[in-house]
Formats: sequence, structure tokens, C-alpha cells
Amino acid sequence: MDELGERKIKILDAIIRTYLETGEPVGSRTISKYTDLNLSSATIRNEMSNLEELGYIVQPHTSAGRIPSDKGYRFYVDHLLQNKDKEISDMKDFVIEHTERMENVLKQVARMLAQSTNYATMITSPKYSANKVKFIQLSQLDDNQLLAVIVMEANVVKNKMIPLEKPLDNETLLRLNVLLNSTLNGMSIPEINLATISKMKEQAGSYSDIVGVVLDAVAETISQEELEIYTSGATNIFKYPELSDSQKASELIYTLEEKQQLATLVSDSLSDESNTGIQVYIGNESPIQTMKDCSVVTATYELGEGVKGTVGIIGPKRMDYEKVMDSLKELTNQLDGIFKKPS
Amino acid sequence: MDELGERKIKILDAIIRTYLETGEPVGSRTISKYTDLNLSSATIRNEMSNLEELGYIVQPHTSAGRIPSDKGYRFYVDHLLQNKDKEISDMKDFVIEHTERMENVLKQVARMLAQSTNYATMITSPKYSANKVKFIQLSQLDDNQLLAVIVMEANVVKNKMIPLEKPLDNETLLRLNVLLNSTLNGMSIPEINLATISKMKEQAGSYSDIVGVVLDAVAETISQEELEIYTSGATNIFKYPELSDSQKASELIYTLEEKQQLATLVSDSLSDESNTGIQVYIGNESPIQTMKDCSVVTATYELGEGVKGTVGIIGPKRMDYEKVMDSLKELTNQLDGIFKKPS
DNA sequence: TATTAGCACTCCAATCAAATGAGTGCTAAC
DNA sequence: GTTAGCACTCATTTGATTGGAGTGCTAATA
Repeated sequence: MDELGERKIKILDAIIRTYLETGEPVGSRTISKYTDLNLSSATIRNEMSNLEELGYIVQPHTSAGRIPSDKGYRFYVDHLLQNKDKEISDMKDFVIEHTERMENVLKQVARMLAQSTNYATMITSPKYSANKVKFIQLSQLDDNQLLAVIVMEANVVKNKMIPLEKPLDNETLLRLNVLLNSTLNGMSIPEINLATISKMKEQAGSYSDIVGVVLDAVAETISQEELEIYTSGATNIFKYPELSDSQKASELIYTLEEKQQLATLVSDSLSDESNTGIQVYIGNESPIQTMKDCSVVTATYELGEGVKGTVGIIGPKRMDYEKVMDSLKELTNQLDGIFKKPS
Repeated sequence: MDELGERKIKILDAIIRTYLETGEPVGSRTISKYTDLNLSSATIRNEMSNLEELGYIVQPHTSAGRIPSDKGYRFYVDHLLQNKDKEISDMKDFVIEHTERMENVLKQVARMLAQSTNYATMITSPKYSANKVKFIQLSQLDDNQLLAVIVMEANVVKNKMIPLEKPLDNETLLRLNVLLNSTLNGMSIPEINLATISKMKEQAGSYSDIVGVVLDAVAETISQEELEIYTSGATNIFKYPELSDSQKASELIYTLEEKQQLATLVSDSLSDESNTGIQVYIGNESPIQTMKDCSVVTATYELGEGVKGTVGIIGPKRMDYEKVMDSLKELTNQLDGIFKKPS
């Protein structure tokens, strides 16, 4: 709200709102008519000229209307978009079916969000770094394979097949199971480091050779954290002419399909924590090059105890920030704790 | 090779081959020059006129060259594309990294295939209907949860969380495990029907109430066959102008993203088995409406014992059928048996 | 009788000019 | 400080023109 002056702000606000609706450059006459400022188009023109000099708006070409610059959008998001904390009553409720496989829940969430917003969406699996081991079991599958089943605190189950030279006898298997459970139980992933492992190898005593193989496999499985990213609604971008020419559409959809690049967004959004938990990247603010003509809004959802994931919406710069941010708030609220009670 | 006559066939062949390369309607003059027929353009014109009457080629508009009709492509694929069984030496080898998670292998295959062909690709997880149960284990996870781990013949592991009212004592658990393994071991999915289950409930005797819950959960888990479909290279369609206008591209990419519709292709391709295992759908021959401007080539891969999956390539009608079919053959060969030796 | 040369005709695609109109910037008056 | 008025700019649309590729048909040819 700095040195802009109230009138300029009102005009900027009007310009941006109008542009968000129409997607067309907006001219002085429109503003003069559709605001309660009672100023002639000429005056508006002067102010617009100023606003342009200050970098808030931009002319696509001489003698066209103005459109917001990245700086303009930024100002709008930071200052003009008052979060009026409106009642969520009229918000479409996110009916999340209670499937047990988290994967399916996430896919579903992405799809619903895409449908209700008409933008492209992404959601990551939660990062379980703070998650603890709850239960481990080794079973002899056949003569040369061992199956390790590991259950983490939030009922995340991991499986690992371990090849063996020769079968283990029952007693060894039992001991191993006891050893694994008693040592690793309640530990979180960062705590399971080399020191822990070598200590266990010591305790294993005479078996230490075979035990080593097993331990390494188990440790690897536990600590390997696959960050899955699910996207949906990629084709929604065709609804916005400014994104739907072959070139841009292709690049955008490619990044959504390939997903790796999206990971940068995630780490960004998880670390830099504003108080609301919602982050807005406008145009070049996004770390992803192909999204320079887009805006990305991300939010963090939390299932308690540092178990966090990211959900994001990708749309044109003139996206409906208000609706999008509300949707994300609502969604993260609902998502929070949905996995707490299993099934 | 019916009543077409050798010369007509040669001309048709030339037209299609030229069109496959250029993507432009091909005129009589081009054919007259680039074939060894030594016929003037006028003669070619007459023949083309005939071919058009017979429905093999089509004029986009008067006074343009001809392009193949669906019927023309069909003839080409059925009769002109002699599978010369060329040495696969010059084929780029599919280097499939040996990750243990099948999911990742499939994703990788789809991606590589898309990259090497420049078309969109899909691949399904194998259908395990004939697969047998190898190992089952129930574990008491905590006071009100049981974990069932089921391993199938091809080392496919399934997990299921079973909610309990009150914990089971050790003996019951042991008995259950024995019962499950002794009864279900070696059974394939279709064999596990209601009769089997109720018989087991009988055998369970006094526990039958609690056993029922567990059995149902296990049976459900085993029989629930999730047909996963992975796609890749959707944005490759932008490389073909005839597919890359907003409308078509959007619809196509949407079907690739949503995937459900692709399932119809799969069942089709698994059932109707030609001797080569390769199926070609040209334009409207495809069961999927949005692909009427595309051709789809599918192949079946088999991991032995009726464990089958489908892999497919989606491209413009003027795709390089020869290369595509070769690639698929090569791929299915490599894929066959890759999961036989675990890890 | 089959093939070919020649020519009129069609139609797409590219090019260009003029007309349109939304919007600006500037100046002079209020 | 605000406004009316006017000249100017420039993307977009429209229509007319042209060029070229290709066909279909007819008449000549082998």
C-alpha cells in the first residue's frame, strides 16, 4: 500500500479485475464507466500512463488497452485480494471417498480439484520423513527369497524382496525378526543411519554376514522415500487462449506429464512457509521455465507430525486467485487428518 | 490382393508411401515421376480416379492430390506391408533397467517407446487372472488392526489392512495362517469363489465369525485386479499438424490422461488374437471415439502362463506402421520373461 | 485400345490494400 | 486537477487478386 495513492490503487484494482474476467486488454473508457470513481476516460488515461511507468501494467502494443504486469498481479495478490474469510457454505464440498489406498485418494483429489476449478492440478504424496517404523516382519518366501514387510506409523506398508543364497533356518529368522523390531521400532527415517545399522550388525553376532544383506535391504527400503506426484486436468489449459497455442500447450502438458520438474515447486513450497501455508508464483517467479506464462498456487497439507504434502494449481496468470486460494484452503482443511483413522 | 490389378496396387502403394512421408496430398505428377512404372501423369490420373471410385483414396477437396482413406490404409497394412522380418540389428535396443517395482518398469517402457517412436504410448499392467497364490501371512499390527500380506506366483505382493474389534490371540492367528496357506496355496484367482470361502469358514469351526471377516478381506484383496494403465509421450501428437489443433489435441490428450477409455482397447486386443499378436486400428476402427483421426497399434506381451498385458502406440493415421510394428515386436520379445527372474 | 499431350477449370493459399475500430497521447479549455 | 476533443497508431478484419498445384476431359497418338 505504499506510495501508490488511493486513486491509483482503485484504478489498478479495476483494471486487474476486469482483465481477470475478460482476458482482453482493458481500456480507459471501460474503467471510467464501470467504476464509481466518476472520472472521465481522459483522467483514467493519465493515471494509466502513470501506472505503466511504475511498472504495474503493460501495453501489449501501442494503442491497445493495458494488461497487468507480473508486478501488477503481485500487488493484487498481496494487497488487493483481501481474504474476506467468507463463509465456506457456498463452497462445493469436497467429497472424498474413503478408499484405503492413499494413491487413489490423491488421484481423486487432483481430479476433483481440476474439475471444480478448471485449471490443471498437482498433488504429491506426503513426505514421511518424520514417520516412524511401527512393525517389521521377515518371511521365508521360498528357498532363495525373503520377503520383508515394513509398516510405518501412518499405516504405510512397504514390501521388499530379498534374494538369498541359501534358506535361513527358522531360528535365525525368528531372531532376526526380534532384532529388527526391537531396534528399529519407533525410529524415524533420519534416525536410521549407518551407525544404527552397524550397531545392529554387531549385535547380530555370528550371523553378521547374512544379516548384513538383510539389514541393508531393509534400511534402504525404509529410507527410500518415493515422492509421487499426481496431476490432473492438464487439458484445462486449452480453455485459456493465451496458453493454448501448440508451442506453449505442448511444453506445459509435457512438464505436467513428466512431473520431475514439478518437484522443484514442492520443495520450494514446503520450505518457504508463509503464515497461511499458501504460496503464489506469478509468471517468472515460478522455478519452472515452461510456466513463465502461468501462475501457480501451492498449498501444504499436513497429516500431523511433520507428515506433509503439497497440492498445487496451475493456470493462466489471470486465474481467479480468490477462488483458487479458497479452494485450496478448504481442501487442505478437509485433507488434514483424513488419513488419521485408517480405512 | 483381390480384383485390384497389379498396376493399381503399385500406384496405391506409391501414393500411400509418399503420403506417409510427406503428410501432404499426393498428385498424379509426383507418382508418375517417382515410380518405375513409366506412365504419364494422365494415365496415373485415370487410375487414381478409379482408385477413388473403389474407395481406397480420397480427395480432401477438388483439385487437390489424393490421400489414403481408412480402407486404403487397411489394404496397405494387410497386403502391402510385407513383414520382411528384417534383421533387428539396426533397432535401438530397449535397455530396460532392472528395477524391482513393476510399476516403474512399465512407466519406463512407455516412456522409452514414446521417445523412440515419436508417438504416444500406453502400457497396461499384466492381467494376473491365471496367477496363483504363493504365500499368505497375517500379522497382528496393533490391537485393532491385522495386516494381511499376500504374495502371488510372479512375486506380486499385495497388502491389506483389516480392522478388528478386539485383538486375536496368538494361537488363533497361527491357526488362521495355517488354514489360509494350506487352502489357498496354489489357487488361481478364478478358483477362489464363494464355495471355497464358505468351505473354509466351516473348517474354521468355532472362530467362524471372526474368520469370516478376515477371509472376506483376503479374498477381496486377491481377486481385486487393478488394471493400471500408464501412458507417455502424449505431447508427441503436437508433432503432427493434422492432430494438433486445439480441439483434437485436447480431446486426445484428455483420453490419454484419463485412461479409462483406453481399457476398451485392452480388452479388445487381448481377446481377438491374430496370429502375430499385433493389432491395428485405423481411424474409426478404434472403439474410442476421440481417436477417429488416429491409428492405434497394440501388441500383447506375455509373461508366461496367461499373465498378459497390452502395450500400444497411438499416432496419426499416417504413422510409420512398419517401424511401429517392428518396435512392438522387439519390445514384447524383450518384455517377455523379464519378470521371470525376480530382481 | 491403351496411352499421352494439351487445355480449361477448380480451389487453396498467399499477398496486399483498404476499411474498421478500439485505444492512446496530447493540447487546450474549463 | 479534470475534461473534451482530436489526431494518430496499430491489430484485426475484409475482400480482391494472384499463383500454383492438381484434376477432368478431349483429342491426338502409338
